[in-house]
Amino acid sequence: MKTPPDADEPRWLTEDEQRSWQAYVQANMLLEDHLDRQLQRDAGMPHVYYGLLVKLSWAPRHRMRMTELAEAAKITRSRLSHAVARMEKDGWVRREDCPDDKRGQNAVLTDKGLKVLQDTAPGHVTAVRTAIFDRLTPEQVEQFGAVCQIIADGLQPAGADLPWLR
Amino acid sequence: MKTPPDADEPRWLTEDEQRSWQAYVQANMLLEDHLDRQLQRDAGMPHVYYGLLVKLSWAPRHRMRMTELAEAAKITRSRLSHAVARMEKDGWVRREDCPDDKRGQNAVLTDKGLKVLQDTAPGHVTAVRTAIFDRLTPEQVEQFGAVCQIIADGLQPAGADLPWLR
DNA sequence: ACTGTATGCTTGAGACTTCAAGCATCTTGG
DNA sequence: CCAAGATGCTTGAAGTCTCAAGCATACAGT
Repeated sequence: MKTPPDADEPRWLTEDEQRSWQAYVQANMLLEDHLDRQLQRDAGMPHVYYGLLVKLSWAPRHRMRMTELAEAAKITRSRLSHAVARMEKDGWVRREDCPDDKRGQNAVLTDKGLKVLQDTAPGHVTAVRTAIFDRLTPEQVEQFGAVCQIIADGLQPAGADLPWLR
Repeated sequence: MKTPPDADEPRWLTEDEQRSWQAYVQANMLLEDHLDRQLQRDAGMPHVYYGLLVKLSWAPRHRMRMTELAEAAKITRSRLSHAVARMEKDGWVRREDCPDDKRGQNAVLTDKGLKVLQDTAPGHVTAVRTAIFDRLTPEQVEQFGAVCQIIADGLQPAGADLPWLR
């Protein structure tokens, strides 16, 4: 007799899935480590902090609400609070009361922060490029991006920030 | 006149590369967070620790040299030392002197550790599956794995553990 | 055998993250 | 207007990770 489907038993990963999963976990560890080390050495900040400065530099008037920034960077508010506190000490970012909402805070990129970012960016993109994009064909870049987008979309409820659509 | 190639200026990312990179960073943040939370809630351990237990469970006699385990998991020896110390407190892992090399230590998976792993595995694979593999076609699984493997290979010098081949 | 160096692993301090709790302000429904 | 709940953000403590330094053992050359 065949083993009947068991509701308690999950569907394990196939061999292909296992292989892909292990490859991802490894790539991830090595990559995070590599980039963190590079940025820590050259700029004295972890990779996440660099990402925050980038988001701010993209924002109009170089400022964003804390919650907005946290959501954009996919980190918790708490983590952001600590991060901003740290970067405020370095003078890279400044906090500013929000005029509309007395509870709110804006994180503002300072001139010094912008300069750090500009000085750091070339080394960082080079690291990213040599670690990843110089090794991939354009098709692979596209495939990789598509898969990552699917994963990301799956993990943030559609319209999590648009509750009126749900 | 056209801007001449500038040696100091790095090759920035193309738009496609940017998009893929951002997608990756986001997917990564969300995924790490998701899995860490799931494992922390259901088993009281972060994702990395789970990976260590898995590697040990795969090893002959459920034991590995510390350095070997660290390399397999792509983490530093230091990080592993701390991790094992923590899991030793929980009774999931035991340290054992290495007979051949008096400097060496073996990390050994205990019965309790194995049980924790067995109890935790179903929930974990389900989380991985629903977050990733249930959303991808077989081709995408293969493509994703291939790209990750390329990245991983690029970051660990070929034959880093086989110095006589270099 | 002996010195110098490499290897295996650990340690402590400081940096970062998480988690739960907290304060202040805003908003909604009487 | 007011109470009750929602939202925005911060805080402190505990857990984890990094980095540099350290100890002990192994190995290589003389």
